[in-house]
Amino acid sequence: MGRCEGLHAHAGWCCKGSVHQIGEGGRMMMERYIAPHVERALKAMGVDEAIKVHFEIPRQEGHGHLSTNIAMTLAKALKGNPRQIATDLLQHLGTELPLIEKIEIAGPGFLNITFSTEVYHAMLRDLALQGADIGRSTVGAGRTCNVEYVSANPTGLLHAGHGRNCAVGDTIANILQWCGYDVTREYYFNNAGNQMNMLGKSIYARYRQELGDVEYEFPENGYHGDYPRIIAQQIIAKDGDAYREETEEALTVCRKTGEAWCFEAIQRTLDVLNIHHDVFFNEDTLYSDGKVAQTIDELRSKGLVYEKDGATWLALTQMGQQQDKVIVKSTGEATYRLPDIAYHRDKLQRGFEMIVDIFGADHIATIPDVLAGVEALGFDTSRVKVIIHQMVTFVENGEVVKFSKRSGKSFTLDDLIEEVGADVVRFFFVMRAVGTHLEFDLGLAKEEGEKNPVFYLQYAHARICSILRKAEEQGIAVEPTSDLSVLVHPHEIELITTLSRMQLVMERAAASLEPHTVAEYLRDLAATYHHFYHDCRILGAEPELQSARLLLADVTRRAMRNGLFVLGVQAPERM
RNA sequence: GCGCCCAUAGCUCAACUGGAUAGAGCAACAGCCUUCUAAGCUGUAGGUCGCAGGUUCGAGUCCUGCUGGGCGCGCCA
Repeated sequence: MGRCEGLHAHAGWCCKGSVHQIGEGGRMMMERYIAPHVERALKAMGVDEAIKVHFEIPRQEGHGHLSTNIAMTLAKALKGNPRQIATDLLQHLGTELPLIEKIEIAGPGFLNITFSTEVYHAMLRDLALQGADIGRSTVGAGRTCNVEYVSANPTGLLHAGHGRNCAVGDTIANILQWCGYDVTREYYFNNAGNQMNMLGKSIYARYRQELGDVEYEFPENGYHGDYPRIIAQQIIAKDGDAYREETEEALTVCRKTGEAWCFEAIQRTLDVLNIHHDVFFNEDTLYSDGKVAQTIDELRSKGLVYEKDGATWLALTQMGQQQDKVIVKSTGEATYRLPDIAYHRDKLQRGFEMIVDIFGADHIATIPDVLAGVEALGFDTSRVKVIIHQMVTFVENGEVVKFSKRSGKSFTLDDLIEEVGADVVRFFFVMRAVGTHLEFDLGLAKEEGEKNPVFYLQYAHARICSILRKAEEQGIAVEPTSDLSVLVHPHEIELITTLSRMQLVMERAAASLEPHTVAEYLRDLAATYHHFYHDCRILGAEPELQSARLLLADVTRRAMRNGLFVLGVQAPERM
């Protein structure tokens, strides 16, 4: 994250007093402006040049636009009290700094920097000139990244709880792409192994039952719900009673047909959520391409594999794990661990600089094993970022809604989308930090009104669009060259400040892989716009003011649209 | 028993990764539409940041130990 690097790279840069030369929005711009001065002053005081100056935006109003704690961090080295150091620093800084209104010492020794309002006009100009790219970043340019998410087995429909994985994964992919990364969206398709066989058996049982064998036993751990029967009916429609005899072929047909059916159903659901993967990686190709065999051979050659009780074990205890685990059952089938290691080995071999895995908390135990496995194979696992989101609780009218799979009445993601809409689904699942348990309030989600946070954002966007339509009707155009010096109202300044933060918010979200920060930011942006809207009339104001405010509103519209785009939520022009 | 996650206003959650007086939204109360969308805005009230220590100029944030909740700990995935 280039905050300090960037600052140092420009340490020798000399300010000529015109902010237009900086050409970069927001905090970075203010920081780049002031940092060289602070460093020069520190140098004059004899402070080690390697020291990094940290700036931050004070959360308290009245503490200036930018503040630094440098005096406090230097207190120890200089053996002085922070306020005295701050005073010295201030003297070395001098009073001849253009664009700066004042610098104050506050609290234990903060330096609070207040810029003159023309800085804001320059920032808004920059943002306006960015056009459709407002909030975009290039920090990830030239870097490849693979984001794996959803990855639900094709043994049924996505259930409502899958929604969090879908929304978190896709939003993280969007954020990274927004910041310039070359992103591959991947779905690991678990179409080998036991679960698929069980699906085949479940469908076959329904097939036989549909053909009149009412006594035919449904497998004990079979998949309930309507769909195995529906798939069975499709097989009957196509091939009639051709599989009345229970053969390998019959089960294979059921399994294959079921897989295809589930795959289609899952894709339809994802499509509604505006989620489109680039790669569907089939687990069975790991076997057919010999990658599973290669993986186990490599592990074996490193002495990490042994046989016991007729099974093949991975010596995880030699890799710092708590216990060894079976990777090939005595039946000859692999456990999920082996193909998982082979899959990650494959992703690493494909050369991605960063690999992001999105998992639910229920898979937490598998991760250390897989990472230990690929690390033993000689890969750098620091390239793998594992995002573990906590579970979701659905709540309605203050009561937890319980869904039981056994009852067959499961709550599918399709059901959820139908009830509250795709936009709300996407937003609700990313609006909380991934590490916290998410309470999904169905009542609030269904509410198409003021309480619903999604509408709050969309409403701000629609409101701006409405003004722009009216302006257009009146022949008033948005002019990127409008004189912005007329913007002095606190809410105008506040809005510009918030807008200029957007790029940094996106970069931080990309660095921390925390999508909720984008949702938080947009709520803040919407609120700031509503404040501005309420107090600063646009149409009908003095011509210069009208023009400047119209531009400000238009920049806000684009920022909001971009932000909603990153969240995968629609930005309606009318509501 | 072991591992990981969580605990902040009545409820759901933030807190710029160690900073200043911990912030929003719901819910409660009181206001604002003859003017660009009231799906909005303004104000009031609401806190021992689970508990106890520790680290330092400074801790909701870091370390340790508790307590309470979640998810795991399979020759299922």
